[in-house]
Amino acid sequence: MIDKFMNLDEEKRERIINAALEEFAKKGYDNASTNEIVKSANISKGLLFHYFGSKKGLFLFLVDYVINIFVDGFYSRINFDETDILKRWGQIALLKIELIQKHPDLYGFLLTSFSDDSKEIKKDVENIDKSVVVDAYEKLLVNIDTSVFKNDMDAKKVMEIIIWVTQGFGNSIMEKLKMDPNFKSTFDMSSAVAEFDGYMKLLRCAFYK
Amino acid sequence: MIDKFMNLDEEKRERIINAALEEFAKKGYDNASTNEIVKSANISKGLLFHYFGSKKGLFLFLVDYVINIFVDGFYSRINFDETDILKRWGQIALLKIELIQKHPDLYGFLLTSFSDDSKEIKKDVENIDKSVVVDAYEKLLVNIDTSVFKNDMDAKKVMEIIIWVTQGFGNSIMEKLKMDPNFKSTFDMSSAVAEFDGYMKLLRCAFYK
DNA sequence: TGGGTATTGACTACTGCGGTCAATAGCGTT
DNA sequence: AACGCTATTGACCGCAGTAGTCAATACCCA
Repeated sequence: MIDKFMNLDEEKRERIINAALEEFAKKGYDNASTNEIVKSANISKGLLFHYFGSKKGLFLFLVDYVINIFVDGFYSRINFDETDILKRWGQIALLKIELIQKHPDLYGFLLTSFSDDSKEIKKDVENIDKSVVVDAYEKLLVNIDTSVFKNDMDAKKVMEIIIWVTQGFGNSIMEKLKMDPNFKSTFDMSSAVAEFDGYMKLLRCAFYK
Repeated sequence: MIDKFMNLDEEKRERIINAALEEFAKKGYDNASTNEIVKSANISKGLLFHYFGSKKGLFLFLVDYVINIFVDGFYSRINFDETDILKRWGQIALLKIELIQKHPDLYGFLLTSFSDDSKEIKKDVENIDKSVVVDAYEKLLVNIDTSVFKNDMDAKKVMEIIIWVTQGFGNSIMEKLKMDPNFKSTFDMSSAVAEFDGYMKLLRCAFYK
């Protein structure tokens, strides 16, 4: 019945998707209420079950839907052949910020889904996580040129440090976006990029030959 | 009635505390069930309400109880006068790992409590967070000697980098502890300290004069 | 045995859940 | 206007589980 759902006019379809995403993200699978979803999407109870069959059907549809958006926007735009670790993780950190900034609700939904441990959906979500997220993450760690680091430095440790710093920067931006509602409207990606470049330069000067 | 609870023999007291901590940590305030707590603590429903009056009373007792344990174990053992940032954040990172390793359930409970947004308890928890956690965190950022960094480096950025790396290291240990149950039993704090020292040396060599 | 405290668990009154399905609204075709 | 068909409704079902109460009982010491 999901193909029928996809033929709905866009406005209604998105109303339903957004209502469901919000409810699941806020309360987790078990505690999310289909009654709340239909109320805030302004549709009848019957219609939701007509399209998705069950609560679980709806949830798994959403996971798939959201992952596709992120895969299209994220992994497809990363250059996996870049061997300079600063450049590669620079790309990753900035792209991540950009995407979360663009789809904060989708990201929130994915985050809670992957740490949800309702027995009803745990297995399914774990499989998806493994086949999509973990695999791609591993790809990001291979084929890095470590000969550029200063000779007396442990390359593996330097790589870890660089990854932790890029993650730390990303988290600090995310934190500000989450904490301060004003920051969101005044947030300027290009100035974030400039600030990020400062850190990258510092790391290059500290660890590269 | 809580003073009476404190006079219980230790075994029973801890059985109740642990059952409640686990339930709240797993399901959040709203979704946690007093029925489940009494069942897994092996006491009667009446007894729980006899001691704590209400679900909220029990929850706030737990927050207070856990925070005290962490304050005693953490902030009291940090040397706030240490001006060398690597040493200060080195202390912090390792102490944090040690404490979480020692009381994983308490830490899990605090984490979920601070991000719980049930309206019933949100205000109370926010106040506690502000008066205990935020204040102390700010203390950790003042009185750092920045003259030790290489002259051409932006001291503020270097400090951020160092903090992100110590956090990244801490998180990586935590992740391993969480993911792999075997790792927990074979985990050796002193080898973690040695590994951590490696990172510290690398940072010192990269950023210090 | 009496008296006092610690502990029990059946009980209440209630809320909200996922899911169903007969009824109806809405629309294109004849 | 009348038919047929699909899209949509929402009252309803049976159930599970909730926080909290309180008369009854178990337990222990004098």
